[in-house]
Amino acid sequence: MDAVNPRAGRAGGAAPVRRRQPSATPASILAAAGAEFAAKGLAGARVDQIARRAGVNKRMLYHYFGNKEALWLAVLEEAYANIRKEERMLDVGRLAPAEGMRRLIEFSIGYCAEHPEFLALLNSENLHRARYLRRSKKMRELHTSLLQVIADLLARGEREGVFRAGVDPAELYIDIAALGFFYFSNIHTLSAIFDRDLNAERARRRHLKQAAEVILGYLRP
Amino acid sequence: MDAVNPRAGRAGGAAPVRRRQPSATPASILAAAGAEFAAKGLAGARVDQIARRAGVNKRMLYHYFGNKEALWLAVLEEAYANIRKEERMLDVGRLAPAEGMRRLIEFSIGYCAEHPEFLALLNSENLHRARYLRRSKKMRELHTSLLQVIADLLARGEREGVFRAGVDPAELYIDIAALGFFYFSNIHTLSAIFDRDLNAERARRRHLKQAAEVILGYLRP
Amino acid sequence: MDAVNPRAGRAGGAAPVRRRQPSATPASILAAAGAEFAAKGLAGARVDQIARRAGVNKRMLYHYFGNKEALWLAVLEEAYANIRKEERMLDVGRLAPAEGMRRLIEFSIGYCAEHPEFLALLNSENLHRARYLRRSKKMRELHTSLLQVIADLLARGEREGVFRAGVDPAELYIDIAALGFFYFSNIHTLSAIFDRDLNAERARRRHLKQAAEVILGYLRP
Amino acid sequence: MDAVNPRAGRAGGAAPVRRRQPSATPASILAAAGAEFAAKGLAGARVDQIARRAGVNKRMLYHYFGNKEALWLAVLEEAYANIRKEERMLDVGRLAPAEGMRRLIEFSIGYCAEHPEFLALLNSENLHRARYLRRSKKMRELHTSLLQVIADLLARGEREGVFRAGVDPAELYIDIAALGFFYFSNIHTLSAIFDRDLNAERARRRHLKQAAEVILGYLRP
DNA sequence: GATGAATGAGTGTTCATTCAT
DNA sequence: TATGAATGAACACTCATTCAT
Repeated sequence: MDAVNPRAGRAGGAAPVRRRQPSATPASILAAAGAEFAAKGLAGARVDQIARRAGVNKRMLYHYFGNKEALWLAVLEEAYANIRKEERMLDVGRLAPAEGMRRLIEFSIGYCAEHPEFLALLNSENLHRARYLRRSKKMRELHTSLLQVIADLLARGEREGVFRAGVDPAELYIDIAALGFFYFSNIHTLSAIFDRDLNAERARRRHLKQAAEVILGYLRP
Repeated sequence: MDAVNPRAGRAGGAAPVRRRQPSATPASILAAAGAEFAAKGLAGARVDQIARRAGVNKRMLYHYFGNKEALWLAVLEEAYANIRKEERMLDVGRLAPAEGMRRLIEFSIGYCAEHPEFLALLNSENLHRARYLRRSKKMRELHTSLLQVIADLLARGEREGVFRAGVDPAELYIDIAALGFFYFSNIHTLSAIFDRDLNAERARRRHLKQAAEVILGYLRP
Repeated sequence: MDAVNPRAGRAGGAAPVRRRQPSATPASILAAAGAEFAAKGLAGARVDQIARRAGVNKRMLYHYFGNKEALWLAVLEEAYANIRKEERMLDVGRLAPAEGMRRLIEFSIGYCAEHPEFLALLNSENLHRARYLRRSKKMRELHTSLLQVIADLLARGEREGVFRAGVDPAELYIDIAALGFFYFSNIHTLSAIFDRDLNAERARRRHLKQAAEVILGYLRP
Repeated sequence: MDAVNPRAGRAGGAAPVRRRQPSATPASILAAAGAEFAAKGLAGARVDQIARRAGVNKRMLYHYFGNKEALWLAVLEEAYANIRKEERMLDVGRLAPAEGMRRLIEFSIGYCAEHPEFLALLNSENLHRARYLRRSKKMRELHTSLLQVIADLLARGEREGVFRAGVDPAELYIDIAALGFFYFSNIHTLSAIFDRDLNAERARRRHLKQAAEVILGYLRP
């Protein structure tokens, strides 16, 4: 995490031997901050509470991350890095186009179901009009590969005659993400207004099935 | 908004010449609060700022709404009432099933495009796990008619052989909403990571077109 | 109550017939204020709450009494007037000295037991160093008769050889009042630190008995 | 005061030269709060004013004591601890019963005369029906020894034939306290209604003399 | 690297009081 | 006589941040 300045410079060097353990401090701060920010948003989260949850002195938080907003960005970057890492591990490039696409859809929806903190963080960042994310340099490069993978899938599918032509990778990704993201991000208000439990296993499974059908149906030539 | 009780009873009477005018105060508080809450969330919004923006004494806010959280709920209820009211005005019941559905999709996406405050409010409320919305009694009734309209469309379409059978109205509504909501709600982060301007007229039009195709394609028998 | 200005002037006159009922408003304000002030003190009492408890518009309170502090004084004056009135009704002048004295003691203690609001008001007024009471003109005259009664009792008792000589009436009154006032005024803290219920019937009776003995024993020649 | 936890643990250690001095902050807050609370009561006292008077940042008050009410209790506990400590120092156990009792009476009255803040605090706490005091654990134990001392005095006096039998220690203590407490606690209203200066040296001396006589006379067999 | 004390600007909320009718 | 709306100053309390060690 390059937000963690003091360690950044040392990263590559051979560490002196007499270092008191690698200090899990920054990592635990990041974890605590992730949970707090996801639960309360940037404005609602309390620096005190993050420090307490991380089990470190509040001062450390400033030492490692500078201030609350920088910590927010660090949390955000880590969250994006995590999902993209898991996504890469799907290795859909080795699968048949239709199967790869289905896998991508299922992963996307599954990730939303299992990582509500990620959704909450993104929503909060959008509330701020991506002010913090835009400062980040690692973001763009993190996502070009994602688009590349989808473009490859589409191209292969088109060549093999299983996918229609003329589909924009980013636009497709957005539609896929939308189906999972919205369902789980808005699950509380939706459950309230429709008076049904969308978190129930049955409801989730039905949604996953329909979403896949919606997208794959659209892709068929 | 019936949250503003004190004046409710008098509304209809033949008032003496403008005696104590109907007081635009609660309405202007609600408008100001809507803007502030949408921009900053519940925790980030400042009561002082809302009062200033509404051009009223801060005390009035408590006089009419009780406290910040009750004001939040009032804003939320009004936001929902607004979209449902416009939705009802579509009168899709009088249109052919496919046309009605298309109109519903276009409205849904258009509303998200034109009412980013609504999206922001819902996201914030979901951050709070719908804590406030769940207290509201008017919510459920507000949405049963919506489901009824969709169910009617689906039934008619099925009877006429233009829609597939077995589609759940709520689940379909969620998918429709998802496509518009996610695109515009996450437009800032998406634009950042994909490095393109999703707010551009061309991008928006393309999204609308694809979304309609995605849903209508799925509905075809 | 001369704090109630609008009616003061009219008091003696033949009231016009067409007066809409005598309006219990000031009296009910006074009663409500008495209860609130006794329970919370001057600073702790809320004008809103007094008005609500009295069942009148808050504005009326200002109409009749001017402001919170004037209302406080009115309550205080009424409270003093009440105890002195009951005291006069004892008519100890007609009793034998020892009996009259015993009756005075028992009344004093009994009144404290039955009127905790009175004790609370006096304590609060002392917190303010009698700032409000000192403004009152009716106070002095209200109490000279009390001292006169005690002086008479003492003089008669001394003449009859049942009381010692040289006792100051005011000082004696203070000692009598002290025994009842302190016990009931401090009953909560005393019960807490001594871990016993001083409000129990047995405890109260024992205190009354001992207090009478203490004073009457002292008065014996 | 153990309400001030954070520093408690370090107290005994051999501190490096004046490293972060023992911080007079909590003590000065307590002193300032004592004065403010005594003068205005719990509701009337202002946190801002306490902080200003203590010469510390208002935030420190919350750092050390939590909130206004907890500070109130801390003040109360300290006040009680002070009087009990001085009382213990009288060491009446070593004196002859009559002399010990006289000393106790004189101390009790003298303390009331010299510590009007103590009286004011107790009155305010009684206004709250001892709500805060009852939470305190140190209170009971603080007062059992007091009762023990009085019981010893009474027993010795009875054995030596100078005190009557059957006197309850707590009840006697209450009567003793009453005479001093009431006189000085109500000195402002009493001076007002009787139109004489009870604070004058002569009046005070007379009261002390009479009070001692009242109690000691009662105790005589 | 690590700590607890300290800060000033602000946070939502409440107050006694007055205005317009 | 009576009312509900309106006010501004203050209220207890909290915030992210920095200081001294």
